[in-house]
Parts: sequence; structure tokens; C-alpha cells
Amino acid sequence: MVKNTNKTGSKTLPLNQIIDGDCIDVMNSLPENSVDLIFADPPYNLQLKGELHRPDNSKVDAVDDHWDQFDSFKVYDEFSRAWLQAARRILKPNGAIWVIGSYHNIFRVGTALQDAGFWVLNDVIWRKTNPMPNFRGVRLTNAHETMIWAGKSEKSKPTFNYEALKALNDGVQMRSDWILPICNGNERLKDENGDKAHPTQKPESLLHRVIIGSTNEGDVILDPFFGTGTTGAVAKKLGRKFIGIEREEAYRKVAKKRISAIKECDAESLKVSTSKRAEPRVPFGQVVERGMLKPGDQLYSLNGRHSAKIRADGTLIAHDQRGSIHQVGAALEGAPSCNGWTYWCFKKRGEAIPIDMLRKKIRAEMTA
Amino acid sequence: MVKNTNKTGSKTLPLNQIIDGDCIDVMNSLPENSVDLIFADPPYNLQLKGELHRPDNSKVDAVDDHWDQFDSFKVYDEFSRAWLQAARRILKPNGAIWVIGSYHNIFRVGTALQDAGFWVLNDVIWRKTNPMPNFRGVRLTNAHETMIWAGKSEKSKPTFNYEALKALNDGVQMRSDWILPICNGNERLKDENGDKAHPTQKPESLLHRVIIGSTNEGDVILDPFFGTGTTGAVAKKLGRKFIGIEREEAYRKVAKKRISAIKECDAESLKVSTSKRAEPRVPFGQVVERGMLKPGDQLYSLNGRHSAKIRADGTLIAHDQRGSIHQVGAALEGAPSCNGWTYWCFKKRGEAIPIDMLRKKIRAEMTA
DNA sequence: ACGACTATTGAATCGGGCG
DNA sequence: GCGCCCGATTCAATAGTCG
Repeated sequence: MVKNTNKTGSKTLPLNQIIDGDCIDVMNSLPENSVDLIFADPPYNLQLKGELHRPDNSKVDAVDDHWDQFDSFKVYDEFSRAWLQAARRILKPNGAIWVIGSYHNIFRVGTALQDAGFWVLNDVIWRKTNPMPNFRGVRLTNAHETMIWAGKSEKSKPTFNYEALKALNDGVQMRSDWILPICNGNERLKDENGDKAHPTQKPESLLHRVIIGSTNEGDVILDPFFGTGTTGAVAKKLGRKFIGIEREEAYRKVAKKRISAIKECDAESLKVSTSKRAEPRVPFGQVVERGMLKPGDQLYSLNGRHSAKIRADGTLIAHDQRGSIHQVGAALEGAPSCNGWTYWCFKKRGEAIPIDMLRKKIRAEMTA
Repeated sequence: MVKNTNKTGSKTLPLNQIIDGDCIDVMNSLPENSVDLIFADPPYNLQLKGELHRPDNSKVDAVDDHWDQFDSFKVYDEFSRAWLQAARRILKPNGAIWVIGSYHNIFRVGTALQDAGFWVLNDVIWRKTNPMPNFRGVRLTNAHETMIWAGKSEKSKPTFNYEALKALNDGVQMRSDWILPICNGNERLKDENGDKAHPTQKPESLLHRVIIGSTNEGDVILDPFFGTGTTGAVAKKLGRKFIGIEREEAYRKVAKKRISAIKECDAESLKVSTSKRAEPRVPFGQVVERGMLKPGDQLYSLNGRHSAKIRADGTLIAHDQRGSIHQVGAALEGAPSCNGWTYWCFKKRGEAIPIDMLRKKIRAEMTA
């Protein structure tokens, strides 16, 4: 619990501190209508069963921590409603909240949040450039997480730095999907043994965008599930104040050390380097899905010597050869490799047109 | 309501038809455990209150001027629970459902779906290449929609054509974010006045991926909010059967015309890449029985570190390890498991050849 | 120093068939 | 239903090693 009552009896905020305790108790001890933004990364309730191994037989380090264990959806929903209610009380009337989650919990959290009176402004997708694959090949690669951005109420007018986000996005309006890598390399905090200090550390780039977009300098940002303190680190760097709440001694310790080493940026260095985008890869399957060519259509080689038929999954078939546009091209030519995009043509009004024209069209739309 | 009772009184499915009626009533009139896949694009606009029905089919009264947020969510939730329950009843035990929505409704739908007993397999983000901008610059561009893919229950084993989706994505595992343009151009259906026939027509590319990935040829796909029939159009094109339910005469009319003009792909083009899991199992003993390898022959591990001797019953022996090709491989490597077929090689004229070559030979003979 | 190659790792609801 | 056992399955980004 926080000692946050001053001499006159009015409550004050414990700024730039990491508070030990249950986040609901701590938030209830803070004054109402006092915080500008809440960023929350609650437990996801993953419900993992057995062990999982990679194809090379190495074991996957699962998130099986005690704090992620809930008996049922009902218990998880009660937990969500409780912390969301406490969070909403301390938010200023024009304050906002961000919550991050995966399909395991985000629908529960989103429903609880709407029921509590929050007003959803956007849902934002964090598209991971380097997610963990689905090793058994039984599902889609789980390549994103979902964030919900919501105001305290329908009437509230939360901070939104439209121009700053637009600038971050090379001058075009920021979209609801954010393409960012997961947290690894030097940014990933290690404990004394060299193991990762926290199983689910979020990248600073994600918080950078949240904080730039929805707070002003000097604002107070509270994180009820502080962990190793990414929210606090980025808040300090960007000249905002933070309040962190964390139950685990080990996480608090790492976070404190981390944040004390951070230097606040001068205004100039707040500008972020925008990542260069390589030309987006276009799978040939998209040409089929989008109906630019249809299953059953014929393709012809540039040299006119071969032809092949398109199948519904974007592979080709020619005599006994099946596979991608590249594989079939290489096989027919007896070559070690082949760029199918420039090798194959389709016919339109008797004219042979390279399929690369279709890829150009798709790329133009992707970057538009 | 559907006339789907034949002379013997047993119910039959009204295949490749568009049925007029409320989707809950119609689904309740269909036989249980009869449909392979459901694709649902339910209304998400809460202003549709006037058109919503409670589970008891009573119509919800028109909007009150002082409409209360919680009440409207409650009505929407009842509607969601009702149609999801009806949908779940008619799904086969190994059937699956796809639901698409935006932040206005997807958290409600996702929660209702989990509460109804569906088991979420993935959430999938449709990332629009060409979304409508946020004209007033007060929010992020709403550039995506969310789809939930779920099995009928935790135990069910829905169809998942992993290899076909991988092929569609140029040979890398399909991710949970799908980059596709919105429906416009020639694909966008117009009415007699040249206006768009439906406000939220989904692109065929989206359904192509859903249907290729989670159904097989001949499967039955039901769409309870059929609209202008994108689900039916792609189902027909890909050799699947559909059942559409739609209350609006104008949409049914457009959909019927649209689908009748569609041509089904030829059989060969519908074939997609399949997984090895579908291939017949070959015991290693057959290799010995057929004399392809003899008792006493040596096998060598792929990495060259181990060797083993073949015994007459098709087991291996290496030092004190005895057992199947898989068991001995795993034991020698200290691994939790091992695919002996790809781990062991035999020598022919000094060259190491994987024993999987012998299995391929046997399989070829089996299918010949 | 640099390139080539190998090893490690990340919020994961990660099998199916037969006895 | 349970236990056993076959045998299928990964992408991108670091970090480390060797020459």
C-alpha cells in the first residue's frame, strides 16, 4: 500500500516509483481522477498443457508462471472487471487506457472494458516481424497481438497527437496495424544467470508509439502490471512521469535498475529513426486468391517451350512436376533455380504478359 | 423456414441454395451435426437494435432516445449468443466456425463464442491494403478487421490444410495476419442504379484463403448472414457446397445472379498440396521383409556419429540400445523423440542414402 | 576486420492411431 | 479413456565460432 497522504490530508501521487503490492489494492489507495494514461499488460491466461519441442527437439520455454494461472473464464473475468474498475476510478475524465492481449484473453478483457464504461477508440494490431513459428504445423503462426485503446467514457476527449504519429509513419496517417519486432537482443533484460528476466517483456518501440500518440510531456502514466518496467523506461525517456505496480520482487529489482540507467531525451533526439522498408514479398498465391489469375489457367514460359496449369493453392502443375512457380520453372529448364515471376507469362488477347506485372500491381497497392 | 424433411421424415440439407428467413429460425430447422464449416459476418453496428431478435424470437423494440450503453450491449450479446448456439448445434463435431468483426463487436462475439463452448484456434487479422482513411484525423486509420477461427469444442479436430496455405504463402508457414485489399473494382457488385449492392461486401480473396485452409472438396459451408453471397461464390468456384441464409430480398436476388454466373474449377486445379501425415504408414519391418535391407546390415546416423545393426524383426541394436528405428535414434541422441526414417542412412557404393528413400519406394508401389 | 557457418530463441491454448 | 508409440514439424534475428 502507498503512503500518499500529505499534511493537509489530500492524497498525492507516488510519481516515478515502483510500488510493491496487488494492483487493485494499490490503485484503490490512489486519488480518483488523477492519472492521464494507463498502460496494462495483464496476464493472458494461456492455459498451456504439455511440453512443446521444436523440430530440432529443443524444448520451448513456456510461459507457465504462477501469475498466469486462472481456474476458469469466470475467475479470469472477475479479475479483469476488478482491476479495470479500479483503473477507471483513478483515470482523469479525459484519460485513456491501453490494454494488450492475445486471443486467449483479449475478447474477455475487451468485453469487460466496454461493460465498465470505457469507450473503445481503436483496436491496434502489433504485427510481429519475427514471431515464434507454429512448430507442429497445426495452426497459423501466431504472429500478432491485439491492443485496445479506450477513453474513460464516451464523453471523454483523450489526448491524440495525430501529427506526431503521422510524422512517425513517414508522413502518412498512422494505421491500426503496427509492424514491430519482438523484444530481443540487447534490449532483452537478463537476470544474474543470464536467463531472460521476464518471460513476456514488451519492446520499447511499442510503448514509444503509445506514449507519443496518447500523452503529452509531463503526463502521468500508470502501469498496473509493471513487470520489468518497459512503460517506465519509455516514459522517463520521453519526459513523462510513471507509476509502476508490481508484486514480484525480482521484477521490481530489475525494473528499478533499468530505469535508473535511462537518460531523458532532449527534444531533438525524440525523433525516431524510421525503419527502412524493403520491397514487400508477394506470394504468388495472392495472385490466385485475388482472382487476377484463376485455378485452371495456363501459364507459358518466356521462351515459349513450356506451359503449366495453376492450382487453387497457387502451385503449378506441368506433366508430373508440381510445386511453386519457381520450382516448376527450374525443373522444366533443368536449372538449379528459377525466378518464376519473370519466367512465366499469361495470355491476354493473344499477348503474352509476364506474371511479374501482376506482382507490381499488388506491390503498388500495398505501399499505397 | 426450410422444407427439408423428406418422405422418411429425416432431415436433408438444402444445398447450394439461398434461404429466406431469420438465420436463427433457419438454422434451428436444419439437422444437428450436419455442416462442415460456418462463415459468419454478423451485423456489428449497434444501431441495428431495431432489427435484433432475442433468443425467444421476440423482436427488440426500437431505439430509445436515451439509449443506455450497457442495455444495448446486453441486447447485442443476447443476439450473439442465440445465433452462435444455433450455429454450434448444426456443426459437425469436427466442424469449425469463422466470424469476422471490428472492435465494435468482436470482443462481444469472441466472449460469447468462448462461453458457448467453441474453442479458439487462431484470431486472424485482415490487414487492408487500401482502407478508408480517418478523414478528421482524430483516430488511427481503421485499417484491419478481426476474424476468429474456432472449433466446435476443445476436443474437435477441424480441417486444416497446412501445406496448401503454406503453398499459397510461397512456401513459408501462413501467419495470422493476412494482407489483402478491400472489395472494389469489378468485384464490387452494383444494383440497378449503379450503387453498391451491399455496404460491407467482403473480398473473395479472404474467403478463398478461409475455404482452402479449413475445408475439403465437397464440404458443406453455411453462411447465416449471406448478404450478396461472397461465401457461396467462392465455395462454388472451389468445389464446395454452400447454404446461404439471408433475410433481405434485394441481397438474395443479387447473390443468386452472381453465383449462377460462376464456373467451378476443373478437378485437377482444385487439388492442393497435402501433408505427409495423410500418407499411409509404412512399418520399417516391411523394408526388411521385402529384402530391401537385410538382418545384420548396418545403418548410420545422418550426422555420422552413430551406427546400428538391423535385426530380423525390423528393430535396431546399437551398444545396449534396442528398439525401433525411432526409439534407438532418440536414445542415441538423448532426444525426446526422433524420426528414424530421416535419421538413419544405409550405404550403397560408399554413398549414404536415407532409409526414407526405401519408404518412398514402398509407398509408390502401394498407390500404383 | 569480415564473411561464412552454426547455435539459440521467442506470450504456444501445437497429434493421431491402435490396443 | 488411457497408454504407448510412430513420426511430422520452424521463421527471423541474434550471438558465437572459425578461418
